[in-house]
Amino acid sequence: MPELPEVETVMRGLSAVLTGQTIARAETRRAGLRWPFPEMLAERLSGRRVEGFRRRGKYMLMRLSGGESALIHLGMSGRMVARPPGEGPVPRIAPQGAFSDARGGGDGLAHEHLMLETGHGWRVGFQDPRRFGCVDLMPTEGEDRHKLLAGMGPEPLEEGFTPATLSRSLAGKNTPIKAALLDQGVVAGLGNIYVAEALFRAGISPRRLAGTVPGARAARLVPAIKSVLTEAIEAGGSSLRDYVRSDGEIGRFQERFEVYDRLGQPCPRCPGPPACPGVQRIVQAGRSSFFCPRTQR
DNA sequence: AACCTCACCTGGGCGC
DNA sequence: TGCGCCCAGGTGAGGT
Repeated sequence: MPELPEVETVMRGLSAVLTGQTIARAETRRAGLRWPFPEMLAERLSGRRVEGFRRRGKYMLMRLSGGESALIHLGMSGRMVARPPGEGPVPRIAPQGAFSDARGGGDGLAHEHLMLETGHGWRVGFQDPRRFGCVDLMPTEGEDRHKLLAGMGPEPLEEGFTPATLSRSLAGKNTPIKAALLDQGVVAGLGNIYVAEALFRAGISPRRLAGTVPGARAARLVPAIKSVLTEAIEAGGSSLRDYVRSDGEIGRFQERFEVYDRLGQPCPRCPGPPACPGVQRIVQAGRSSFFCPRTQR
C-alpha cells in the first residue's frame, strides 16, 4: 500500500495508538526483512516511551525516549495491525483507517515480523509478506543524515517544493519524467500510482523527457502533485487487492483513480472513442505507466 | 555522473 | 481443482 499518502495515514494511526505510551515489550519473529534488524532490536525497544512520529518520504520515524528513533519502511506489502488489550477477536481499526485487520479475518500472523506491546496491553504488529520493508534504529539527533534519508529530495507537500525547485532538479535529465518522479532524490514520497495520477492532472506524458519539463510544465506539475497527494491523504490513502475492504475502514482514494490501473477505460477528460482510445498502458523501467494519449503530451 | 537492469519475496488472479 | 505464468504500491546494488 505504501506511497506517501498511505504512509502518512498509517503513521497517523500509529501515532494515535502509540504516542505517549510505553513499549512494555517487543518481539521480533525473524532476523530481519530487507536487511537484518539492528542487534537486540526487541530489547532496545522495550521500556521506551514513544514521544512522537514524523514522516520523511515513504519512511516513518518513531521518536523514542532515550534519544533514539526507529526508522520504518513498509516496502511493497507492509502494514501495521493494532490489536486491543485482551486478545479481541477482530483487530479494532484505528482512526483514519490506518490499520487493516489481517486479511479477511485470517490470522495473518505468519507474516508478522515485529510486534510492540504497550503498557496498556495494545499490540501493534508490523506485517510484511514480501519482506521488502525495513526497520532501523538510530540517534534522533541528526535523523536526516541516516544513509537511507540523506539523499532524499524535498517533501512535496512543504513550501520548499516549488516549480522552481522541481525545474532545477529536472533540468538536463535525459530520463523519462515518469522515472525522474519515481526517483526519491528528485521529490520524496511519490510511487507508481501517484506519479501516474499527477502526470495525468498536469497533462504531461510519462514518456516526455524530464529535461523538457522545467518551465510551464513544471508549473502545472507541482500543483498536480500537491493536489493528488493532499486529496489521497484526505481519503485515507489508496487500498488495492488484498487491502480492499468495502466497509470504508481503510483508504478510498482508489475509487478516484483517473488513469492508474484503468487500462482501456475512458479517460475522464475525453469524449471517448474514436476521439480518444481510452487509458493506455506502457512499461517503463519495468513498471506499468497508465496515461491518456490524447491529453497527456 | 547518469542511467538501466536486476534482485529481493510472497500471494492473488488468470488462462488452460 | 490444479498448475504455471504474470503481475503487484519499492529501492539499493551493481553493471554499462
